[in-house]
Amino acid sequence: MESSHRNLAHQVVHELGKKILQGTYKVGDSLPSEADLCTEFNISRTATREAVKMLSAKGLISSRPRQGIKVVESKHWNLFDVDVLNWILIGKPDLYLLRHFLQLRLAIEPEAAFLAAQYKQDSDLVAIENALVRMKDATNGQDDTHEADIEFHQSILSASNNPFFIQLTNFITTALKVNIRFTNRMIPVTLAEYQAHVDIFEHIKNSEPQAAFDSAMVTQKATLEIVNKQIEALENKKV
Amino acid sequence: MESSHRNLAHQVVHELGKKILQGTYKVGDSLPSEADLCTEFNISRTATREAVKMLSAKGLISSRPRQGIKVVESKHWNLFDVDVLNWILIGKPDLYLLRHFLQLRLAIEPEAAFLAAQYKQDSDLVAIENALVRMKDATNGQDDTHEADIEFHQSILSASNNPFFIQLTNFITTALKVNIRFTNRMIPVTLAEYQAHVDIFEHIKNSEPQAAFDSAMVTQKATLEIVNKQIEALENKKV
DNA sequence: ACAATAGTATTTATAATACAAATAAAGTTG
DNA sequence: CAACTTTATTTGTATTATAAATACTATTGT
Repeated sequence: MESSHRNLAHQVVHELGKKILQGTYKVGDSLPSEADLCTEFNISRTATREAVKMLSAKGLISSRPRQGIKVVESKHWNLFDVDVLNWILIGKPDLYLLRHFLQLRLAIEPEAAFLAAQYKQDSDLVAIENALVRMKDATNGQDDTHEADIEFHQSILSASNNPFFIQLTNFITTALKVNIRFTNRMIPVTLAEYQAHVDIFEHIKNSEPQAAFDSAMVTQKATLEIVNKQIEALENKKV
Repeated sequence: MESSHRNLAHQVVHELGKKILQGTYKVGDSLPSEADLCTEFNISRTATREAVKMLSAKGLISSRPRQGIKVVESKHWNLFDVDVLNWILIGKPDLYLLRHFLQLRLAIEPEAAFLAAQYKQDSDLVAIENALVRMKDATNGQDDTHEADIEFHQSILSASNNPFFIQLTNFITTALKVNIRFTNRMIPVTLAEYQAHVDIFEHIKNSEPQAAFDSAMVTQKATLEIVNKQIEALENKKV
């Protein structure tokens, strides 16, 4: 039990959550009973039960007398929960998962840009511009590429001033991390990519919702197309 | 403590969750300490702590020694959690919340239709068509309007075959319920509305992603426009 | 006066134990 | 063999005790 978590219950949540998302415990599987978890982790029932309750609150497991603790259908999992997203990241994401992430990003981010152009505050513009500066620095190797990129996307969601879009920050962040893992480029962002981001910012700043939407859309579509082609190639090779 | 919940801890979760989403406990506020919650609900510390853990797993509260139990910033709330969405519904949703729901629906549903047209299975088409039949019956008053409508939207998300879109079923369902509450029409769906849904289905069935997207988009845009106008009118009246 | 330090009190964290309630599975009966 | 009863297992709840974390208070030295 490694990890830097606040307390025992949280550590157990983390361990079990990881195993569920990795597929060590599959949908329908039973987890060890409370008693067994106690001995496995060498903790009291109090801590064990609190962990079980937290995981059930995240929609991963059910826990009922005599039936035990079971992994529930994945449609019940709170996939937009920060922890769950991190556990997804710990498991080995494949190309199909990357595509699923990109498909939802394609839905979310252009519309977020649209809303940002409509409802942004001055402070939102400052935040987006800060991220852009960091990205420009990154092209010169003076800042971290990925962090700046993530910050840019986050600041646009924030500028939508819609709580639901803002809550999706976790999702988008994880999606970007998965993306990074696959492209695996340690190189700085290209100027072309930087310019695409600047375009989106300008449209938001100038209150041009549709233009902001379109700019965000083309970038996303292009990325998704690449992955679709990769999957196609992979499937042809297999057959 | 009314409600038909499984056990004490869940009842407390429900009571406190409602109060947080209603604003009885506001962001930054302290909830009663564990000891006080025990006496307030007349239950043991075990049950109380389990409830607190569940709420913190849903991102609503933090609980730390000496600092007590506090409502955290709303950006940490898991707004896509089934329970949280239901608590939103219990509180009195206003026009602004309705708009927020519609804005995200506008992002999600057209893209879901797009994906459904690409990735649907035969069983998905059956499910969508079933919902359509129920809607047609509803126009004749032979079935429940709203249930059929909800089922239609759910079946399209399901047909996207993307787990993230599928997990958003809870969100869309709640959004539809909020919408129903505001339009408050107990009348059957109109034929025009029914036809719009049929169009989407046909495009999905014929594997026409862009057409499915566009059909879904126009409907959503129209609904959002109406609400935007309502809010505008409301704000002009106030000033 | 005040900054650094040490002490205190409050609140959550964990453990251990006991019993209650739910329920799946086995056994019994008509 | 179907309906019912019993039993065993597992989670649910309560209680008590102690540990750990930390906000607050008091002290101390300059």
